[in-house]
Amino acid sequence: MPIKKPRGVPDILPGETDRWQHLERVVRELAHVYGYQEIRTPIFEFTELFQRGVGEGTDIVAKEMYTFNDRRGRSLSLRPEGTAAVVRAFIENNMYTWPQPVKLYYIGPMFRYDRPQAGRYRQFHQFGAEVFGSTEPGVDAEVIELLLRFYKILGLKGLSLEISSVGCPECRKELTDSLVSYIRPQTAGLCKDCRDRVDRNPLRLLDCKEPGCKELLREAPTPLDFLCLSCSAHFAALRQELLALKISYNINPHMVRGLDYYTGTSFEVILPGIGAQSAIGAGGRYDNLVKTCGGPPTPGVGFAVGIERTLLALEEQGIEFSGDTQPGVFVVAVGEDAVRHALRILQALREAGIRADRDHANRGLKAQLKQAHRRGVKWVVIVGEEELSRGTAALRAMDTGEQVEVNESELIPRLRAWRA
RNA sequence: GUGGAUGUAGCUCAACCGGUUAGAGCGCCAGACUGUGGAUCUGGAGGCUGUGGGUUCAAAUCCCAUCAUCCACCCCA
Repeated sequence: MPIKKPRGVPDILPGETDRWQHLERVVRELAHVYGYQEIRTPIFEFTELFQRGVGEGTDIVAKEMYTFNDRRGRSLSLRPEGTAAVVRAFIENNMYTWPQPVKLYYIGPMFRYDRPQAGRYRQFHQFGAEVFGSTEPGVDAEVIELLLRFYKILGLKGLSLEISSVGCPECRKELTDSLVSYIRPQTAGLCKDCRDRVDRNPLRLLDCKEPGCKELLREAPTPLDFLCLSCSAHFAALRQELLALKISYNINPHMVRGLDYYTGTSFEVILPGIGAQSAIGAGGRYDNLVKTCGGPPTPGVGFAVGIERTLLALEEQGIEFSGDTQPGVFVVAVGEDAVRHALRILQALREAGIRADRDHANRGLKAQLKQAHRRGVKWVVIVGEEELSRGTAALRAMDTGEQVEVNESELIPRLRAWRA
């Protein structure tokens, strides 16, 4: 029995990887344009980091982590998200002594033990950006602008930006009480999940999809109703900044974040049409996280983009990338001497940076040409006994079938000229 | 973790009510065409019907379990 891959961890095959590489190029180029530097953190950390950072009570930590002990019995976990690790690295490498703010981005795999479905996998990839050391609403706006610019460059259409503020811990205390006492008399009308939520996680009531619950909660108190003076001023300033940047948005008071570390600004980019999962990017402010993780009090704001979801959306919208990683030239040779000689030609082409390959199966001329055709190459260099004796090679254009005999010394210049 | 659908050749799918040797198209390899790809024709390889049990004279077909995939819930990117 051949060994199969574990559940929910797709192979990304040649052809698809072209799309990935394109997206990764966009990410890097864009991040650098906005002044962000790449950070690479390990894909596993001490479990405690996520327990403290993401929050012990969150579903992600409580039931979705890949956790294991190492040989000395220390508990490690595959990272379920990116921010906690970046925060850890920020503290551990004394980045609070760097010129502030520190602007970082990352791209890489994350792991969550979830049931897979459309747009959700056990190993998935995120691109994220984080800014440390500034509470300026302008920074929140910049991060949002970067996020939206990313989708725009890729050519995605029909997305909407939803923003809100979940407030600081002080704002939230009153909110929870108020929400619970608002809904308590009406619990009978809620769906069974929501009846659970009332005690377990009341904020979740706000974003239930059930029409009945939505109706009951329409007038319910939201985080926005309980913002303290400074949170409220910050949110107002953010809206001003977005206005100045001509970024349109919806205020969604019912937006709830699943990670404990969020404070104040929170936002989501929504795109229908990729299955039940419609959030393709989300983020917010986390002004207490650095301190929670043992660093000096340092504000932060950032986002994460789901790469698979973004690729899914691109596919859904019929947006293709031209992946050009295939050889453009195929070297064909018949006869023992010619084959030996052709190997040197192939080597020279490759040294010149021309993507070139050859038949590796000892096929006849005809079959080699067939291979070349199937591989989709543009040019075939043919060397047989005749060409060998004349010091030439036949150069054949596969699209038109035109073929010319050229001196070997001309081969590389001509291929270069044609390629351009 | 919960619920639903589905697993037959590399891919897309057939195979009646359980009944002989599980078929087709595409793809792959080769030949027709011993120095020329795509078109056409011909041939070939390729299957323990996801896996393990059970029922039956007989299982791709019915039952159970398990694994995987897809979809949805929970949750999230």
